[in-house]
Amino acid sequence: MAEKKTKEKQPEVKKSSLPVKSNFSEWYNELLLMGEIMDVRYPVKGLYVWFPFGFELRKRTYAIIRELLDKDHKEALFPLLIPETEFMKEAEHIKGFENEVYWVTHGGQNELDVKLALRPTSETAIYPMYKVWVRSHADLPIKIYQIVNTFRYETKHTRPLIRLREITSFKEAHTVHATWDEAADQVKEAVRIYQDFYRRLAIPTIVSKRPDWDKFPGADYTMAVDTLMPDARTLQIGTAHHLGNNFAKTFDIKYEDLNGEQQYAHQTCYGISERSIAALISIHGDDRGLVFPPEVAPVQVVIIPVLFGKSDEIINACRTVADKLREKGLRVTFDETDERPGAKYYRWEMKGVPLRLEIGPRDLKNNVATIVRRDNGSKDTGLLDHIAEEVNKRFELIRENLFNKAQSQLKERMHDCSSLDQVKEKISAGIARIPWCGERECGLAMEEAVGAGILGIPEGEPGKGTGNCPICRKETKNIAIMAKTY
RNA sequence: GGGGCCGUAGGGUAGCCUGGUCCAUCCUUCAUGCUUGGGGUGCAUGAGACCUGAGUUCAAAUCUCAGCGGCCCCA
Repeated sequence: MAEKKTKEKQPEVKKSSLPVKSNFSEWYNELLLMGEIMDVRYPVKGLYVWFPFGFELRKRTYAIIRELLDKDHKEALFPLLIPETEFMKEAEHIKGFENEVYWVTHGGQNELDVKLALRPTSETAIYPMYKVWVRSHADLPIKIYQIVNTFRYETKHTRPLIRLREITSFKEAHTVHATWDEAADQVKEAVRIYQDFYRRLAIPTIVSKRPDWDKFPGADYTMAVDTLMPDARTLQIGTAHHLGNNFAKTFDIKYEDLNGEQQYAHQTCYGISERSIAALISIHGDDRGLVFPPEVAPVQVVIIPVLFGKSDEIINACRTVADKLREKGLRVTFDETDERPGAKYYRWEMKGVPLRLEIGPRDLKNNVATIVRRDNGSKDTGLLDHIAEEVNKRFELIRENLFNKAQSQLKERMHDCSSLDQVKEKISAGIARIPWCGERECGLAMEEAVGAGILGIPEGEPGKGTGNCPICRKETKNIAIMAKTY
């Protein structure tokens, strides 16, 4: 007895340990591997491998983007390689990217006459074609998107899904319109689509207009969608740019208007990348591993049999339930492996499966399954006769709970500040709100003083208030948000 | 842009300071068999590693340099 007690005092040894989420950086890296999202061991800096499980998550997530865009966009595909002659046309654009472009300089042993850039983004691949395609006002608007890989020679710290040398999943849309105002409406529409998208992923966002010095190279202005990561840094997870007629002028994209006059077109572009998945994983995940909203979960329901001795009855009941759920279009795994139930619980919790059904002798006697929610751990039972309804009902609750939890966490970590010292203090805990007159000089001085970026003046409530600009002391109704950024 | 730390089986580690004891420790994982089964079952047997290159040395996981890769902090 005494012996046993000393044994129990030993600290519980975790089998395979995921670092706690409060240690975000390690947690994130380890989770990508243990959750089989990405293999970070590829031997080139900044390049990573999608595991099949992660790739399925990507597929389900991007299916939502496609669904939202396909309502009035067309999907197309442009080449990866861009000739230097096209790439170099737009001066500001080049300046923004020249230090991070990969160049193809050789074909076999021969040096190329015209070097080819691996697209860092596709404006200069697409717009030479738009010049050819756009002739008349009747051709407009054009709304095209593609989902492709892009390359950027990042020299700073690369991170899987967040800062990559090969962005594998860049969804970029490029639209052409007759007027500046129409293009501005399209930017609004793009932001609306992105908010719908992130709402479906249960990710709360903040939309703001980027300060002038932080806009897309070559754009009139940039709208950005940000979210807040667990380590109190913000992640830019979507942007929409109003390109005015800047690119139209350099690429000579013109249309003939109703009066027979040649006019430069107005353009927008907007993008989302696998950062959306970084946000999904980081915001919902917990100390036990991944947590997914049912809509994108690669496995939505796992069924675990609890066996004692002869077990045919239970196995058959599990199979019946699995079939029933699959008939309703649900993604179900029946875990028949020869492990103990407990081991299976841990495994599938790591993989983020929204619902676990346990079926054992006790359940079968009552004609129920024990149902456990991944998002909050709650455990109850549901009648086997109505199992699909029981599952769907809980999916709805999970969806809501994930969003509400994330939303309130975001709110809690937005701090109202009235001085730069206060901003400095609060910024390690989240996002700081501070009055800003909107002047470039003041903004840059604020960034300098705090050592963090101004994201912009957010749309809606967070951007409203009154106070004095901390630099020029002018009274203003604009509230800017500042944060450490990825 | 600046600084620091690190690289040993699939994952996590001991050994490195003070070179030889190392055909490299322990946990996990994986394979096979039995056992077990409502929160990581137990036993047996087996598999698997010193980042790459150069240098110092009789001798390098261990010391030096370079490359590649990873992590952290500051601007």
